Amino acid sequence: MDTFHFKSQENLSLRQRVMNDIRNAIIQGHLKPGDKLKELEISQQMSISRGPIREALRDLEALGLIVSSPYRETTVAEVRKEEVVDLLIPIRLQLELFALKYNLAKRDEVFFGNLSSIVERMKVSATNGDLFALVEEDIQFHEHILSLDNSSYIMQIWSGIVNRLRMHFIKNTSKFTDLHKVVEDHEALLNALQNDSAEKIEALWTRHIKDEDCLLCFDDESEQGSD
Amino acid sequence: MDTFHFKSQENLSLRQRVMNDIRNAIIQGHLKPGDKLKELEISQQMSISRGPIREALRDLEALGLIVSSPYRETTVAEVRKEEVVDLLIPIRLQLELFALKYNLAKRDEVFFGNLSSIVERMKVSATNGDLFALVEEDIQFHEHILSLDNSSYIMQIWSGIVNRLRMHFIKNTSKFTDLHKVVEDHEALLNALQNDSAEKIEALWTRHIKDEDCLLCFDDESEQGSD
DNA sequence: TGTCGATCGATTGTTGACAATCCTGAAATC
DNA sequence: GATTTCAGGATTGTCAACAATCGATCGACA
Repeated sequence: MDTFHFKSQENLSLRQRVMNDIRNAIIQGHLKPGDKLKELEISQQMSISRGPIREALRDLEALGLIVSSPYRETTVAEVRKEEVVDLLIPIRLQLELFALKYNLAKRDEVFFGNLSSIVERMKVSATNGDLFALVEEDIQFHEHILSLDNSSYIMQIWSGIVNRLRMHFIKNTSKFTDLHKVVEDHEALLNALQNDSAEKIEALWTRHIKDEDCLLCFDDESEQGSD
Repeated sequence: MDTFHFKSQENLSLRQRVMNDIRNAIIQGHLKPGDKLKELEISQQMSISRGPIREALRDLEALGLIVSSPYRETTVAEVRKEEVVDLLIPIRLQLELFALKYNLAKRDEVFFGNLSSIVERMKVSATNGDLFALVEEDIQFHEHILSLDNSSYIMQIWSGIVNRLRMHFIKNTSKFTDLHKVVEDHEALLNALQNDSAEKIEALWTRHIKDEDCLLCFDDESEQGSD
């Protein structure tokens, strides 16, 4: 069993720590779209100077989690549903298909073992009804696919997308109910990876991502912003 | 070491100016993949402090133009050809199809007029054999499509992609010869936008982007890295 | 002579102060 | 009473100094 513990922020740079903290606050819903982020306030809250905070804000801006303009306040970004459905998800699909296509040889036993243990944890989370944990494990599953390809640039694009997906998800948690289907889907993916042809995998993957992400993209009942 | 001097960006913040300067140096080939970027050196060269430079470097890192690790030197990023062909270009296609799909109503006369004038300039550049200008106009054409959708996030993804495409292009300029075909292609695109159905436009667009970007992605003769 | 470890210079990370800009709101004018 | 102007505070942008870390060089020791 392997555990991904990403704690020990002690040895990270301040910039990284600030960045993670704010990022978490956003994707966990403590900071909502439109909320203001003031450098001085954050710096006092964390007892550090404004320098690292400014750099962390640049990072977050690059991730698409916040927006800022010169000499004006910086705020948490909005996420549009159409953007998620018709842009982020197709791009996400491209990323994963790319990683699958070019790293066939790297799918070894260790790799499958890791995926398998992630799925096991998903089962536990689903049984416990722990939606948040399940989502994180879902993300880990797909991130593990991407990590096959040793490209920091791919992980960079992925970060931006997945964070925005999380932001969108935060708004729709209540309707996300069929937890066990998520687990079954990923079991099927894992099984296909081990047994099926590239074409079948690609087809299954495509269907899964459109399907799965639809779970995160319910029609939020009345949110019909006409523009 | 060659020195570059840039035009007046007087009203931009220093961070923006540094960012633009370095970005241009990279996509124009003055800085090549692997070259080191030292904060102190840049700050002395530009007669400013290291603060804005550090923030600009964060921006450039987010764009995928440079890479850095803590306390280590930061260098100009590498671009892999497979990444360009099988990832960046499909994503680019998704971006444009998205913008086209959701902004049908915004394609007014002004919009077509702008596209048309871009194409006119392309003709001039093609006739002059000015490859660099042609590429920039090509980019403007497609950027104009994306700007239909009023999303800063889309432009953000686009920036990262287009800069990396430019980096890749820099390596292959010599073989890029059929300038007038580029112009004709864009004329066809413009014509289709004005006259054809959404389906036909989508099909043409898809073909064009795969086609056009192939121009930028020649098999660089012997660069067969076996991995 | 080859390997290990300490020291030093180079580079990045962090800080607190100062400068530039924006926003608010009250006073002045019509 | 409504609009404009201009202070004052709040916030972001920039700077120069200091601290932490890395890499290379040089010397000690087997």
